[in-house]
This record gives sequence, C-alpha cells and structure tokens, in this order.
Amino acid sequence: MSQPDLPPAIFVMGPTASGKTALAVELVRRLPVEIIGVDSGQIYRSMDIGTAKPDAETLRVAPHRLIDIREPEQSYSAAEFRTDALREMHEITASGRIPLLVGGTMLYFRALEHGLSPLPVADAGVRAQLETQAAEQGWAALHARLARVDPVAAARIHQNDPQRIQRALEVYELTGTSMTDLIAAQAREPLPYRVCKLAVAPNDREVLRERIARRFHQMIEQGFMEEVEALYARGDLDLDMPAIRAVGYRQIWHYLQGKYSRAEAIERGIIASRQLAKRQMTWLRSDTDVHWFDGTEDKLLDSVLKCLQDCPISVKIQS
RNA sequence: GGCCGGGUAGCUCAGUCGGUAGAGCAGGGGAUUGAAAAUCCCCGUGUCGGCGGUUCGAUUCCGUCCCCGGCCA
Repeated sequence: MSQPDLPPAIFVMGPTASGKTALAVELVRRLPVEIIGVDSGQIYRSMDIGTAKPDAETLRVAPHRLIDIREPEQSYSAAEFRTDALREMHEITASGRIPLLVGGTMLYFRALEHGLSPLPVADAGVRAQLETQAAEQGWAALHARLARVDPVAAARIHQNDPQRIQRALEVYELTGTSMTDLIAAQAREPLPYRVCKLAVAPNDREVLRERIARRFHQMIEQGFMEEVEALYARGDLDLDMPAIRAVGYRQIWHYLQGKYSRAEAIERGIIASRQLAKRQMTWLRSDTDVHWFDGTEDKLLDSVLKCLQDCPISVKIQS
C-alpha cells in the first residue's frame, strides 16, 4: 500500500482563524518547503481583507501559489484546483523542495488527495435550463426525474438540495449516463505523493469562536467594508457569483443593498464565519489520519516539526 | 402614584376555550465527486417572573408582589 518512492508533501488544514497561515510561514523559514494555497476565496483578486489573504510582506517571505488566479466574476472548481495544484506540486518537487498545501477548503484537499471521478465539467446552458424548469415545476419534480434516471443518486441526494440535484441531472443530460454509473466505471486517481496531514484548531471551540469575532472586527478596521463597496460599485457582480457569496462578502453585500444595517451585517458575518468553521471541523473529524494541533500553544512549531520528522515523509530539519 | 401593554428555550416571539408548550434565529452533530467561504439533513424540558387562592389538575382563571415598556399625573 505504502509507496516509499513517492515524493513527500505536507497538508496544513484547519478552520478559519485557526492560525494556519502563521504556521505555514514559520515552516517556510525552517524547511525546504513552498506554499500552495488551498482556499476557494483567496483565489480571487481584489478580495484580500475579507479572505484573510496574507499581506504583501508575508507573501514576499513566503510566496503562495494559487492565490490571485481568478477575477471575482469568474468561477473555479475542485477539479480545476486539482489540476492546478498537481502542476504546482510537480514543479516544486522538481526543484528539490516539498509542497506545503495550506488552507481551509476541505473539498479541495479531498479532491486533491483522493482524486475525482471523470465527470463532465459544469455547463452553464444546461444549468440555466434546469434552473428554469425548477422555477416552473419545483425542485421536487426534478428530484423525481433524477429518481428515474439515477435512483442511487436520488436516494443519496435530499430533495431539498437543489445544488446536487442540478449537478446530477446535468451530468446525465450531458452524457446520457447516470452519475452513479460514471463514478462506478472508473476508480479515482489518488495523489502520487506521500502526505503528512496536519490539522490546526483550538481544542476549545469557544476560543475559536472568540478568535473569529476578533478577526472579523479587525478586518472591518482594515477596510473590509470599503473592499466590498469597491466590488459593489463595479456593477457587474452579483450574489449569484461564488465570490460574492463568500462569508462576510455576502453579508456586507446585503448591507450595501439596504437589507441589513451595518451592525447587522457585521454580526451576521461573524455568525457565518463560525458556521463555516463548524463545517470545516466536520470535514477534519471525518479524516482519520490527520495529526492534530491546538494551534494556540506556545510550542506549536516545535511540536509540528517533531511530527514532520516522525511522519512517513520524514522531513529533515535544516537550519 | 394611576391606567394600559408585556414578562414563555441563549435571543425574538407564538400558544395553551384549564390536562405541564412550539416556531424562527443562535448553538450542537452529520453529509459533502467540476459553485464548496457553496448547498443540504438531523437535534428543542424550559421553576411558561415570584408567592398565594380556586380546581382532581394552573403556564393558562383570580388576588397580590416584583421587573420592563408606553401614556397620564
């Protein structure tokens, strides 16, 4: 099962505001590693404060790959991430260093590590068509249709989950084959690396909740409102776009539209961040072979370095 | 001080023609295959403000007291 000839890689995963970036930057100082961001928000240009993107100074010492690679009106996907990340990882490995993947987008980590089944890419036309049908007949009708073409998927997907109903129907429309059959037809390709997975999160949930609130207020002080205002003022962006639906951006967008007061937008932004952290924790807990770190301890770096030495990848510490 | 509203889940409230109560939000758990910071699923015992009274039985009716609004002095 284990493949000793595979090159090493490190994952640093964790919920929002857990201190992943700080740890990654420290690791860059000590180890022959290069950072790749695993963050569906930080891929966007002009979205810096609200995505907690490392500042220019930090990026100078610790460059991040796969951030600032899209405009806010564009979309991105787990599949594109996997392709991009694999390419960057190979480059880093070829240069004799170790890829250090850091972020909080757990689906991207999952897709990278376990691969994705060969399914068709999203098709805006088909999606629009399904959207129209849903508006006319309701999603329950589309779920019923899915049950006819792909009963296995329909049993798994809840009838109130429009996003997944739409995707499963889209796959069928595009290929004439059910998603279930396509997935069964070919095994996923796992990541060709020996990975050491680290999870950073405070043991005490309340600590994380406080950190999230504090950081959100800091973002506001740093000009988060103004950042969203600038996006809003462009006039070509809206809440249907993944970038604008991001935590914090969405709530401030509502404020700019007059739906929330300023204070309400901030409060709801904090709540949305906490709910995001909760979902991220659910992903992490389901991962069986991660090494957990509290993240708030003083000797975090030492513990992490020791863990990396003991890991199957056996990273040598260099000074 | 008088009159009128209110005091029910962490918050905002609904409700019980008397048989010990339920929504939204928050919170917790889970799912997660090209939107994933997305999209969903599951989870609600709380002296029904305090004390008395009536009653087989009171959160509900009556009395009284306390607290919070508003109006009048």
